[in-house]
Amino acid sequence: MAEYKKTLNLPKTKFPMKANLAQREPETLKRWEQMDLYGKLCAQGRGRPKFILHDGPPYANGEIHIGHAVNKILKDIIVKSKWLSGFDAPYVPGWDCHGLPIELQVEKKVGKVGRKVDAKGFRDACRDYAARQVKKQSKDFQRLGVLGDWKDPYLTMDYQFEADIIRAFGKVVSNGHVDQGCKPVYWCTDCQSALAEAEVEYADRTSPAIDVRFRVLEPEALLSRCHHVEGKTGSGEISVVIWTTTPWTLPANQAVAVNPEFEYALVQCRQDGHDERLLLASAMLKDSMGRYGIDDYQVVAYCPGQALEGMKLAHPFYQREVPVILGEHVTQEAGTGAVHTAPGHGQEDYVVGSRYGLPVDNPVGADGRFLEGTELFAGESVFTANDKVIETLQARGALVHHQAVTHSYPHCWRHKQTPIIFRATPQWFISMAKNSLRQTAMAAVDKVEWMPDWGKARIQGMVENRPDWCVSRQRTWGVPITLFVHKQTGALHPRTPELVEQVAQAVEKQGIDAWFELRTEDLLGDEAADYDKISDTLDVWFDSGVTYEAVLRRREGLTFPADLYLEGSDQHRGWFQSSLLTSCANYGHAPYNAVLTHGFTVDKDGKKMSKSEGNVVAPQDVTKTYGADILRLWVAATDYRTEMRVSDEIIKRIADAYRRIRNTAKYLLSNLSDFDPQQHLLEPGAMLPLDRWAVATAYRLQQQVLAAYERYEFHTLYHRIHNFCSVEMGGFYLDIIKDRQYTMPQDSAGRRSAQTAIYHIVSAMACWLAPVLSFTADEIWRYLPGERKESVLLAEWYTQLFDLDEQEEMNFAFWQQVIEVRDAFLKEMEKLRNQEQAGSSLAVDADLYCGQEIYQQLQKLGDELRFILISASARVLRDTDKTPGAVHYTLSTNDELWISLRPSPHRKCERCWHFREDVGTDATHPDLCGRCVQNIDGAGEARCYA
RNA sequence: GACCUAUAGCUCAACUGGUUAGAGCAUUGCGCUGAUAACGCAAGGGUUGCGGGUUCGACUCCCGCUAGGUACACCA
Repeated sequence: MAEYKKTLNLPKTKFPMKANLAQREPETLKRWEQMDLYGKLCAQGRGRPKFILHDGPPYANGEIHIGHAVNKILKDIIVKSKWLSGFDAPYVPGWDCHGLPIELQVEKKVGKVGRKVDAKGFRDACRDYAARQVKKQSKDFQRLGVLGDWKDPYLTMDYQFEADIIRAFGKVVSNGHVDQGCKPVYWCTDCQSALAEAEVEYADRTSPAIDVRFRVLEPEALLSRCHHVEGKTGSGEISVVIWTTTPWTLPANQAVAVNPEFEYALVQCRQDGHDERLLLASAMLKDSMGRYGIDDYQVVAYCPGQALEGMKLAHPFYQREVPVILGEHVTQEAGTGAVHTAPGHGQEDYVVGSRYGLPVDNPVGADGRFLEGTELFAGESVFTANDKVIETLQARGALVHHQAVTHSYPHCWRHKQTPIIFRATPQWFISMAKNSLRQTAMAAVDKVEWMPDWGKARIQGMVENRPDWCVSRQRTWGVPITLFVHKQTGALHPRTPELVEQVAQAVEKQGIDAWFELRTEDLLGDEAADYDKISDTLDVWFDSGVTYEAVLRRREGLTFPADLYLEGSDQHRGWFQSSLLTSCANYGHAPYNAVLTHGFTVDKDGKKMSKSEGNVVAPQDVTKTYGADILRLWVAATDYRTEMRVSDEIIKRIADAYRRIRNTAKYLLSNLSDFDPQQHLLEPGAMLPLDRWAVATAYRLQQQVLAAYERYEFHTLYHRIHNFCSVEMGGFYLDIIKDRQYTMPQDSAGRRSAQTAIYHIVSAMACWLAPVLSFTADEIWRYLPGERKESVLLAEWYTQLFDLDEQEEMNFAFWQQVIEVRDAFLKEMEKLRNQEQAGSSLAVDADLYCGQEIYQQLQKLGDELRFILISASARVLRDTDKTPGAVHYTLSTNDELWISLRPSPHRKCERCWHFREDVGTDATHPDLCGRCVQNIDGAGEARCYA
């Protein structure tokens, strides 16, 4: 009996069930590299419509983490799907190479500039360090299967790139957007440099909160402006009380601000036997007195804030008069309603101070210590100075109250622990107001497509409110601000655009050292004596903010603006904005047509990943244990618009899903071992209706898959494909066609029909999977019979699928009903199994008693319904003849059906395993059914439908 | 204070508010042994984060709370 097995056409393939991705993927990568896959794609893309996804540069420092992987894989999925959609979609990856983090790393090795190394040597070391980081990260990105121009990525430290940054900045200057000013900027005392908004992080910090007296110098003048309570004036000194959490800024105090709209109260206090009068906002009175622990007080007069303007006060510890000024920024949320104002140490103070022409005094040095000559505090660090200021106030009788307060305070994002101070220094700014940059940017934002749409509101809010962009840094490893300013007037050199271009050309040849080594007279000749050469570097956010300039506008085959920028949602304040501002300044529009953002990666409980929590999932680990395709599938399966959860379990589930998809592909391929599309492919019209249904189902799925790629909704596409493998294929179609595949003559129409369907389906499927499971899809592709391109990534979506017409007798609705009938049959089967009356359904006879409509439908299949049920027999009968034991089912179409099953009384055919009455009727094959006899010795059976 | 998120153990559905909230995976039981470190069938599993409200009707709209995430802020 075993001999009949040889007469079957069993599945056969070398396509391995076990993926072994960790080993196989690197081999595939090697092959792609050898065949120059990316080069071939570009060559073949010539003349096609463009799709340009511009890569945001990761910082060239450290190992890539899961967030990097998510970002690059999402980009890769999009780019590949665009190639498959017939676009020319070149992808140029890049790195951000200048800046402080690299300096810090290099300092650890070679020390600070000026000690063991000079600036030039230090920059060389930085360049070297960055190059090594890029190399390492590049390798890791490529290992993930990300396809792009890895041979020629963009680096912001390339000479050409550095020159383009200089040119771009020169253009921003020429367009009149740049200001030099002495404004308070975020300052890190560890970096000893100004910071950008993007370099500031907020964290809780405990600070001393103090209330301080500012003595009123002309009490009579004040009293004359007040409304007195019952003619009282009280007695004792009069002081305005301010509240502050930064005592160290008091040396720079230039004024006290009050809100013109508030009412202020003059309060008579008696403490320790002496009288005094305090002036503070009426609304803050109760809280403040409570804080001071003063119960014995009485309001003697009221005064509108407006009337206090110009009053003279004594600085609490310096011999200095400071005025009362008015400011809308004074609130009643905390404090006393009177605000100590130090224009050198705060943005608001600076703004209101400049209205009154107050000096912008900054007694604090770059290292955070008070400058030589600062009375009382010279040499003291501002943070330790707090105590000293408080002591001084105490000694002078100016301290009303002192307590500790915990509040959110800005810190340096590199140094984490280092609190930032506001410090007025001469800096360069891209002004938001000049030449209406803010309005231009707002208008540009409006024209861009933001996905998800709340991204628009977010960036609008930021652009609307952001201060001028401080672009100068006092660092070594950065692109220089290549300007000359007049020593007396501070004006830019009149030939600035020309000079910038000359410098850019030099930098193009020698890198940024060209500027640092340049002597002023080299460029300015006789004028040199009148000009200062700026030694500041540019904020690295400016570097990355002009990547479109050095990449999109510089390289052939790319377009500006880009079709898409895609980064994490944190880049609304970072790259999206820096790119927007420079582009608006120089071109008047955004550098991108659409912006897509993804969320952050969190652990299984939605918590942030951190080393201390031990919940970090490293992409390298996943790749090593499961393979890059598993990581890629996880990215695709997860809705990236919000937080993306990863954990071992989640990855394991994804690996399970992967195996299902892979095994489906394997099974499809295994049924094509003897199929040559050139010879055996059938026309749609020649195929069996069930096979046409299968192709049409794939056709409809493909429409959904393509739509999902189009909308960047990869998780829906993943679910659909996986469902297709499990439900339509595994649970229905593939199970049914086994009989035909195995038992019919090899070259019979029935068998070739199913193979045609399988061929179409697996060909299409390889394409669906290619952007996500690039390695696996490529592998499937190589096992497909017939002529084809070298890699699935060079292909376009499969075009040979077709739909099923509504007019067909066996249309989708028909097959839907058949599936429901089959589901009902399977439920009855299960009962039989539970009663131990049956195992295989091939040993069961089925009687289906049908209502009128469904009877006619099922009749269409004739005897072939049994192949769909995979039963020994299937009789379609009238419900009027139903037996008492038949079980009732109602279909979704409201058709009614009664099913009765019983074990077949007949023998099992040794070949096809069906239990048939005609087993043994042929003397030469006593163990076979009539059908099998025909299939072996005769012309073969005829199949019409399934 | 602002914005986003919260649906079975996991990943996702549920159109503009409309029957009993759906899939797949996982789990459990069963079958098959011609996809076998596979395949098929079936079953259990949800107070849609919590509490209010609007409505004939709420996963869906409104308010509050909780948890988590993110970006920001002139808290002096």
